[in-house]
This record gives sequence, structure tokens and C-alpha cells, in this order.
Amino acid sequence: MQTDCRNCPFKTIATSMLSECSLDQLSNNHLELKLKKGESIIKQGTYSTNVVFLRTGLAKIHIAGPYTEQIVKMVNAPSYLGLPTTFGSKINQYSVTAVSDAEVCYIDLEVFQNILDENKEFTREIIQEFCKNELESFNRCANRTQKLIRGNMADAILDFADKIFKSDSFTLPLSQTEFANLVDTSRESVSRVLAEFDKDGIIKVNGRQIDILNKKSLILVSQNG
Amino acid sequence: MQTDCRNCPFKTIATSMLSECSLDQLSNNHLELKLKKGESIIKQGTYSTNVVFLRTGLAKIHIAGPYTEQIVKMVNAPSYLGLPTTFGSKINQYSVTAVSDAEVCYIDLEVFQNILDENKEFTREIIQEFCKNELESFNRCANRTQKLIRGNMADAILDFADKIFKSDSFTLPLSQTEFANLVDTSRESVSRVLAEFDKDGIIKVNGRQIDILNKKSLILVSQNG
DNA sequence: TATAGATTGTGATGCATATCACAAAATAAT
DNA sequence: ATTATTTTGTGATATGCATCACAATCTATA
Repeated sequence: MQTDCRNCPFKTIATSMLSECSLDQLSNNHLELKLKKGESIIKQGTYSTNVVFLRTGLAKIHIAGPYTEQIVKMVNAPSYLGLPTTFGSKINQYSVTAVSDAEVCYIDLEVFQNILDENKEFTREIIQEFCKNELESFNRCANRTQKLIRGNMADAILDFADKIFKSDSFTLPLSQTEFANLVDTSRESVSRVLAEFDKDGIIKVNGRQIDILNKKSLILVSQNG
Repeated sequence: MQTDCRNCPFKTIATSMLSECSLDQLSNNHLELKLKKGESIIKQGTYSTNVVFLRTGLAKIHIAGPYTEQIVKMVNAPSYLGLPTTFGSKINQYSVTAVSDAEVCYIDLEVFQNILDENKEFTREIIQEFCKNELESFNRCANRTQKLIRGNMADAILDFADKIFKSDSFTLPLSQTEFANLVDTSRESVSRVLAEFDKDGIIKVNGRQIDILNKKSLILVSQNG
């Protein structure tokens, strides 16, 4: 299915800087797909020469660790996916899976590379993106390894509220097992800490529905455990 | 001090793809410095608009975690340093420190950006580099958080041997405290595990001199703890 | 609407490793 | 050389959290 990228209402900042010509090239060389919650977008170990544009929806990036699957981070639209793994190697080095219904566009690497070559502003934005990701990656890793579970859980909840849903009330798009993989802990601990936060009046938990009641406390927990 | 970058024998793959013109631009717009072991190259929290080229020597990238300083990774020459933090923000988001005597070139961000704009091949290589780093970052984080100390220590030792020194005999360029910050553990544990590995005949430890005696065992420990 | 499978809640136990506390070496500074 | 400072070795103790075990829900699917 080919749609006109010029009129796509879901452009990233980078994409909005493309020349008409490059947008046309994109239009003619992408495959648009509607995915349902839980469907795979990129699969680790699989051969691929496509960059993916997440047009709408929410996805998790996850990687097979030495013992368990680790959720590296959550990504919401609009965003490019799989740049590191597609540029770096023909075999995908991590997986991306939709955690909500989503629309994605598969773009051939050669086309993407060509667009990079021809659009300086676009390239700058993409490089900015890489830099931001690398910094976030450093910080996330330092936090995860140094903070106690309560701190990491608080971080994750704040992240969902501020970065993903932009609201202090939301329904977790992950099971407790997945949530555990995101904050590097066990499923049981997730359950316990969520109950603790609820008992302390910091959040209200109702199934997967989470309402932040006392954000200041939550930030304090994030800082001190 | 301005030297001619054309004749610099320490180019990265990326740099070797620059046009004569861009090389001249580099030559006229960089500051070359000789640093001694322990001296700071980039300092977190400090204002900077320079990209750094590590011409010779070995450096550590480190970041202030919530509780302790974490060594993110070791980098040896030739390599660019500080791209993520310089592109992303004017304030350095992490530190880089020489752990051996080193030569570095400071390049103004504007000049570097201009060189990116004018050299497609160079840009491709730099992007490749970003991709490689991000993948490594994902894996390093998954390993660090999931593996036990012995596994992470084994990884670090193998990394020094294979990636940094390209030899199974080397002297650690870090104190045990720093080594602990690299593998996310305590100084005491580093001491103990090093003694264990020695006792088991996997490595020979003599002060900071390390000789890998049984690489297969070391790899096994890396995989299974 | 019944039934199987997945998800969640919660106690009891064990373990890896941090922390504390010093002593012994090794380096650096005077 | 001598003293001060940093680095390292090693035992004892404490603790955060994983793991195990099983019951209670909740959710798909026949």
C-alpha cells in the first residue's frame, strides 16, 4: 500500500525537513502496514534491510539478554525504529514489538541512505536523535544498575506518565512480567512494589490502570528509593 | 598548535574519507594537546562546543550515576569522543578522562558539522559508528544487569584483552575501585574475584599485571558465571 | 457459559553481594 | 629516607531481592 508521504500528518521533525523530491522517493518506496497489539515489527536474529517508521502507536524495543529478555525502552510514534540494527548489520540485533495497535512504514535501507545523502538538515536531525539516544542509554544504564527496585519502578512510572502518555493517569501497556523486564527485576517484586506504592497513597492501582496521586512523593522515591 | 591533518598517521576510517579541502579545514581549526595519564578530556557539567578526536592513548567515559560514578566504557585511539554530548547539549553530559598518556585534538562543533555536511562518506561512517555504539550499549546494559559479578568481571577482562590491548597479557589501566565502577560492583568484590580467578588458574594476577592463562575457562565464566 | 491458559497476589526461604572494619602493601609527597 | 596517602586483601555481618510455591483472578476461546 503506497500513500503520499507529503501529506502524512505523522512526520517527525527530521522528516518535515525533506525535499519534495525525497518525499516522493519515500512515497514510492515504502510499505505501509497496520499492526495489532502484540505483533512483531522487528525480530532479533532475522535478516532485514529495512528501516521502520512508526507512524502511530506504541512499541517496545527488547533484546535477548544472557538469561532473560530485557525491554530496553518504550518508543512512541512518530519515530524511526531499527536504525542501529539495520545500519549496523543485516541481521537484526534486537526486537521491536507493538504494544498497542500501530501503523508502520517499512523503508528500504538504500532508499533511506540515499535520502540521508541528499538532505543535510534531515541528516542533522537524525544524528541529533542518535546523540540523544546514546545519552539516554548511558543514564538509563547507570540508573538501572545503581538504584533499588522502588527507585527504578518510580522512574518507569514517571516515564510512562511524562514521556509516553503525557498524563498522570494511564493504563500500563505491559504485563507485570514485561514491566519486570523493563526495570530489571522479578515479576513478584513488581507486584509487591506496586501494592506498596498504592498503600502509601503515591499511586492508585486498579488492574493495569495507574493514577499518580502524589507526584512529589513518586519523584522522591525515584531519587532515594 | 596546528599540524597538517592530511599527514596525520592516526586517522579513523571516517577521517580517511575526507576531501582534501575538508582536511585543510580541519588542519586550520583544531587544537592539539598532549595529556598525561589522569587528565580530564571532557568534564561533565562543563560548557563546551568542541568535539574531541582521541589521536593516541586510552580513555574512560564515565558518568555520575545516582549514587556512584559509573565508567560507561573504555575507548582507545583513534576515535572521536563527545559527539553525543556535544551535539546534544552545550553542557557536557558525561566525562572523559585519559587513563594513559594521550594526544587529543579539539575541533569546534561548527567546523565538524560543516565537514559532515560536505562529506557524505564521512557522514555514513560516523552514523555507522553511532549505530555500533547504540547496539553495544544495549548489550552491555543487558549483560551488566543480568550477569553475576564473576561473569561481568570475565567480560571486562576479555574486553581489555581483545578490544583494547589486543593481547592476553596487559596491565590494567584502572584501580580496583575504578574497575568496580566499570563492572557495577564493589571494590572488595573486584579484589576477591580477581583472587578467585587467579586461584582457579584462569588468570595470573600480579599487582595490576594480568595474564590470561586459560581463555576458554574465562569465556565459560563470562557465559555462566 | 464453561474451561483452559495467562496473569496477579503474597508468604517463606535462600543467596549473592554490599557494607563495615581493619591490616598490609604500595605509591606519592615532603 | 620518612611520612602521608592511596590502594589492596580478607574476614564477619547485614540486606535487598530472587526464587519457590501455591492460591486467586482475570481473559481468551471453544
